[in-house]
Amino acid sequence: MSDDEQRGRGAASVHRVGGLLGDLQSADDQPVAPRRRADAERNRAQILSAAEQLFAEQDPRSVTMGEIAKAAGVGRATLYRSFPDPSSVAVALLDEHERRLQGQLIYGPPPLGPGAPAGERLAAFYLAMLDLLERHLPLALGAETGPARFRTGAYGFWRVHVRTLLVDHGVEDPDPLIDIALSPLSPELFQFQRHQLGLSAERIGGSLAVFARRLLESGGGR
Amino acid sequence: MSDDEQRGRGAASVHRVGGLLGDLQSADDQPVAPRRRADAERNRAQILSAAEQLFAEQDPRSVTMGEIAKAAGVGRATLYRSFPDPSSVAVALLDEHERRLQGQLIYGPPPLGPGAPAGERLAAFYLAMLDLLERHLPLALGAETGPARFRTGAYGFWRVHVRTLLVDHGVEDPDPLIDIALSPLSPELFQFQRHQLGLSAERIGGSLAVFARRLLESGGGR
DNA sequence: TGGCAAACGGACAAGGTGTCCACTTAGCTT
DNA sequence: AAGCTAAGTGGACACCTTGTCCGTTTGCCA
Repeated sequence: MSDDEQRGRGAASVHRVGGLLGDLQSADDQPVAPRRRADAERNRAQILSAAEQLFAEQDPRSVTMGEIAKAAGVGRATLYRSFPDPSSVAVALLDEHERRLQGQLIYGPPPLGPGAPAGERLAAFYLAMLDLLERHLPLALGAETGPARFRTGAYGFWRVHVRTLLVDHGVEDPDPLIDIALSPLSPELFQFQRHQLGLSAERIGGSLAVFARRLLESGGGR
Repeated sequence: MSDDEQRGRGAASVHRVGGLLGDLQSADDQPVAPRRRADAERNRAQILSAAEQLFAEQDPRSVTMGEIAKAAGVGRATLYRSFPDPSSVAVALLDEHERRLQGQLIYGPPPLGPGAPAGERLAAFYLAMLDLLERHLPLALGAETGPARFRTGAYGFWRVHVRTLLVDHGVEDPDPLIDIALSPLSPELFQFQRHQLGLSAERIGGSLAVFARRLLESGGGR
C-alpha cells in the first residue's frame, strides 16, 4: 500500500521488525531500488509531519489531498507521487508506531512475547493494541478506509500473530476465528465505545482481557 | 436516520416489531405527522426499488445520489428530500429485512427467542445475522458509512438484545462487552472473510457458534 | 561543470455534492 | 365541481475534490 511497497521499503511493517531496541530509523537504502532523491525524502518527511497534525486536529475522515499538500507546502501532484490517497498517508504514519509492538510480539518478554499461555498472550496483545488506539486514534480512523483496512500490511501481521496463538492453543478450525478475534480492535468501534458511550479505556481493556481468556481458556482449545 | 425518523415512521426498526406473522406493511399513517402525499409515497417506493438493484449490481460504496435518482426516474432534489445520502437509502432498505429477525428475537421460539440458555441464544443470533449478511451483503456494505453504523436504529436493537443475554448470563461488567460481542458481525469483515479469504458461510458460522458458547459458557458468567 | 533523469507543482477536465427556486400537482374546502 | 394552498418536483447553479498532464526546476553523477 502507499508507495512503500512499490519503492523498496517493501513489506515494511511485516518484516522490518529487527531493532527492538535500535529504534532509530534504520538506513532506508535498498540494494535494487533506485535511491530516493534528497528533495523527495525531505518532502516526504514534511508531508508525513504535516499530515499527522492535520489528522489530529480535524475529523480524520475529512482530510483531503489538497489540505495535506497545502499544509506540507508542496504541490498536489507531488503528494500524489508518494501517496494515492489520504488514508495511505495515515497508514504510513501508523505503521511506524505499530512496528515497535510488532517487535515485542516476536522478540519481547512474556506475556506479550513468546513464553506465556496463549490466552494470556492474547489478552496482553489486546491491551497493547488498545493503548495504541488510545494514543493514535486519529491516525487509525484516518487509515480505516473500508475494506482496504484488511489489506494493510499491519493487519496481515496481526493475523499471523493471532493465528499462531490459536494454533498454539489447539483450536479446531482457526482460520475463521482469526478475524473474529481481531474484530473488537476496529478503530471505529473503539471510538464509539470510548467517546460515544463514554467507556473508560480501563473498562474496555478489562472486558477484552476477560474475553481473551475465555476464548482461549487454559485446558486446551477443543 | 434517513427521514423515517423525521417524518413519523419513528424509530421503526426498534419498536415496530409487531406482526411477527403479519408481514404485510402495516398502515403507515401517524396521528400527528402530516400525511405523506400520494406522489411522494410513490416516488419513495420507486427510489427504494431502484436503489436496491443499484446496490446489488455495482460496488455499493460507489453508488451516488445522482445514479439513484436517475435509476428511480426522479430529480436529484426529490431524492434529497427523502434521504440525505446513499447510505441512508441502504439503511432504510436493510431495515425492512432486519425487522423480521427483530421480531423473532423477542417473540420467536428458542433458541432465537426467549427460553434457551444465553450462550445458545447468542449462537443462534449470530447464525441468523450471518444469513442476513449473506443475503443482503450489498445493502449492508452500502449502509456502512463509518461511525454512522453505530447510530443506526438497528444497531441499537442488537445492542439491547445482546445486553439482555449478557446480563441474563450474569456477566460482570456487560456494557463494554456488548459491542465486542457484536463486532464479528461487521459487514466489511464478513465480506473480507467470505470473498477475500474464500471462507464458506458454514465455516464462519461454525466458528461464531463456538465463539458464542465459549463466551457465555454454561455455569454462570463470572 | 555539464547533462540527464528524477522530482516538482500549476493547471485542467470530469464528476459529485448540496441547495435554491420557479413550476406542478394532490387533496382539502366551500 | 372548481379553487386554493401548501407539499412536492426537478432543472440549474456554485463549490469542492479528484486524478492526470506537462513545462520547468533541481539533485546527483560523470
